[in-house]
Amino acid sequence: MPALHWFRRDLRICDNPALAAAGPDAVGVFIRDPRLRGVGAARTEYLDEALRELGEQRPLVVRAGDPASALLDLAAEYGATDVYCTGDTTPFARRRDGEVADALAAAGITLHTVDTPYAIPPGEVLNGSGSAYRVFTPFYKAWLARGWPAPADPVVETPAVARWRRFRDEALGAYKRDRDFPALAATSRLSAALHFGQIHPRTILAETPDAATDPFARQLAWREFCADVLWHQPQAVWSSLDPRFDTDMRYDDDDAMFEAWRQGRTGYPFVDAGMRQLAAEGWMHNRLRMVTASFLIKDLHQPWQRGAAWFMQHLVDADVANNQLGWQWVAGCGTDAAPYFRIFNPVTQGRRFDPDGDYIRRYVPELADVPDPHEPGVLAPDYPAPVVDHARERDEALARFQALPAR
DNA sequence: TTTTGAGTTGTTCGA
DNA sequence: GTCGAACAACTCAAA
Repeated sequence: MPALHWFRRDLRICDNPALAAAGPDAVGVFIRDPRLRGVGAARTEYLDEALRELGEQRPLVVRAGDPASALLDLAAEYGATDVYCTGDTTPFARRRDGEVADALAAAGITLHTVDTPYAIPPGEVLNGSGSAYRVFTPFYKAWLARGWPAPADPVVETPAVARWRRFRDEALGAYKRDRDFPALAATSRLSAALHFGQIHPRTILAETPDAATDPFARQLAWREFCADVLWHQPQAVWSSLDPRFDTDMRYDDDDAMFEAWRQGRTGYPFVDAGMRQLAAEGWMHNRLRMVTASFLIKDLHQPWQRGAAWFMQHLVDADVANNQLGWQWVAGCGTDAAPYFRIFNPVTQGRRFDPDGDYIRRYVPELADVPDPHEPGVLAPDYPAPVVDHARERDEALARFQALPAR
């Protein structure tokens, strides 16, 4: 009798310990879950393509509906008594998998969870007192010291693996220097492939020379840190880790301002370019994720949750751990004691990281012929004037921060 | 228990 | 233009 392998965020056939444990005759299944709301078309389309690719490599049964009922049906069809899957550690997935395991167990079927989408499973890197790290750098050191397993078997060059290897060969050397310049193709663009497990981080780490000091590997450690924080504090999906930000901070909820931000019509060209890249491509350069998030929070004084929800709906790589923790970091309510005065200046950021304005012109065509597209003002007839004055709103953000009660 | 050093990605001001 | 200091006070992690 074959076992089932329930694919979720491990859409690959090599270096997949759960799939291997399911055995050579395992029936691979993917179940579209209609409860998964909040992610948008870009991610769904990416998933469709990933499933198509996977289906070319091995037979794949795709169903839709409640995972527990679908798995019970499939187990009956194939006479399976064991279901294997790679663990997923988000709060939603943990709850779902618990319910599925119970439902299967009631029918005499065992759900086996093997491996995770991380080099080190969330929850396993602990400090000297046996508790979770809340600051990145000590986590990173401990994560490096603990080390990670090598890939379980050789990795076939799927499109995701080929993308990684091309990035490694052609761009990894310049990554540290170029990664913050959004007009350049200097980043790996592997975020969605990592999210869906088309490539596992241990593959990347195994194929990275000097991973312990490599700046790209360090970014992978950030991904692991976010997952670890969320593992220990699942409420961080929608609650500020510093509760004062949900109970005492004064926010604005001006819908027109939020709309200007969403549409990329704030009158701050660097911000608008980022938001329009998101709308056009379902992806935004990380530098712009920080700049646009800072603008919504610190210039428009809106709660981070509102922006995080928008990002989740539009990012092809929408990942609840990376996204929510990243927003909390910008908001200053996250785990690290970020200085409250860290407020991105959208003009300075643009001048520093897009000095020639190429990125701005690519996504804000109204400014294609403007000599200096950085300075907000009346730049073009069909481009909006700045919706706020940054210097003034910076002071306002500082005042609201200082009005918070002491912790 | 107490102490000490450090804390992703920043900005502004003044020398 | 460049550079260093200042920007709260706090929390974390380890000694």
